[in-house]
Amino acid sequence: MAAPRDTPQRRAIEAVLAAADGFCTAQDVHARLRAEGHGTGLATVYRHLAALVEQGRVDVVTSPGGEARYRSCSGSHHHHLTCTECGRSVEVRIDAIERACARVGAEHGFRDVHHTIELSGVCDAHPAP
Amino acid sequence: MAAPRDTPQRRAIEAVLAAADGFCTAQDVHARLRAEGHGTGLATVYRHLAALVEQGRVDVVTSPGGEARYRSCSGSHHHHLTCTECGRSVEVRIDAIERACARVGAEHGFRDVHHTIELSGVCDAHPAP
DNA sequence: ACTGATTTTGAGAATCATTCTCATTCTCAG
DNA sequence: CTGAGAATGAGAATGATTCTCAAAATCAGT
Ligand SMILES: [Zn+2]
Ligand SMILES: [Zn+2]
Ligand SMILES: [Zn+2]
Ligand SMILES: [Zn+2]
Repeated sequence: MAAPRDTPQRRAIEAVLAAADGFCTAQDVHARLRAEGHGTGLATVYRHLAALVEQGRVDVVTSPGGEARYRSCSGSHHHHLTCTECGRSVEVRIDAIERACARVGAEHGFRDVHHTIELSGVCDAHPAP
Repeated sequence: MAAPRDTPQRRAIEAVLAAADGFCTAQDVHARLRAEGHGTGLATVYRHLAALVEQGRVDVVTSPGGEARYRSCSGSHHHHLTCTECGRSVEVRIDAIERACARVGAEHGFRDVHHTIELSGVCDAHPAP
C-alpha cells in the first residue's frame, strides 16, 4: 500500500491530467496514454491515480454515472464548479459554506464532520437562453 | 421508462426504506426483502428505486465505495448529515449554503447551477474524545 | 558491471454493482 | 372471459475497478 515511487509512467499520467483542463476518467487517461504510444497498463493507471489522490495532488469525484473522474489540483481545501457541457472546471473556495457546514454538524451533535460539495452548471462558452 | 405503477413490490420496497433509518444499498433492500419471504427480484428493486428517486420520494447518494445508497425522504430540497459509524442520517437545510452556491455559480458566469452536498461525521451516540 | 533483493509493471482473470433480455405472470378495461 | 399492455424475475451481459502473478526495471552492495 506504499505509494509507488516516481516513475516514467507516473510522470506520463500527471502530464495527461495537467493537459486536460477538466475531470477525466481513469479509462480516459489510459486511452490517451495509449494514443500517445506509451504502453502503460490499466492497472498501473489506477494504482498511480489512487496514490496521487492520497497525496492530495489529484482530486476525484464520483460522477452520477458511478465512474470516478480525476483532475490535478492545488493541495489546499477547495471544491469544484464544473461545466456539464464541456467538462471545464474551476476550483472555488467559499468560506460561508465552510462555516455553515461546521456549524450544522455541531448543532446536531456530530463531531469530526467532513463534507463533499460539487457544483455543476453550464459555463458561458455555450448558447444562452 | 415510464414510472411503474403502485404494486405490492413497490410497497414492500418503500416499507423497507421506511424501516431503516439510514441509507441502504439496493442489494441491502433486496436481501432484506428476501429475508422477509418476498421473492422480489433484483431487477425489480432497481427499477422501483430509480422510479422513486425520479419522483423525489427517495434520496440517493453514491458512497465513496461507488455503490448507490438509498433513503426515503421528504420531497423538498435538503441535504444529509450522516453518521459514519452507525449510518443514521438527518436531513438538514442550510440557507446560507444555498445562497452561497447560487452566488458562486453566477460569479463565474455559470447558469443552471446545481449542487450536491454531503455531510458526514460521528454522531453523539458513540464514544467521545 | 554482476548479483540478489525489492519494487513496479501490465495482460488477463476475477469482482461486483448495475442494466438488459425476454418469457411468464398480472392487471384491467371492454 | 379476453386480449393488450405493464410488471416481474431469473439469468446473461456490461463495464468500471481490483487482483494475480510472472516478467521487467531499479537499487544497493560488491
Ligand atoms: Zn462549458
Ligand atoms: Zn469545503
Ligand atoms: Zn452514529
Ligand atoms: Zn442545497
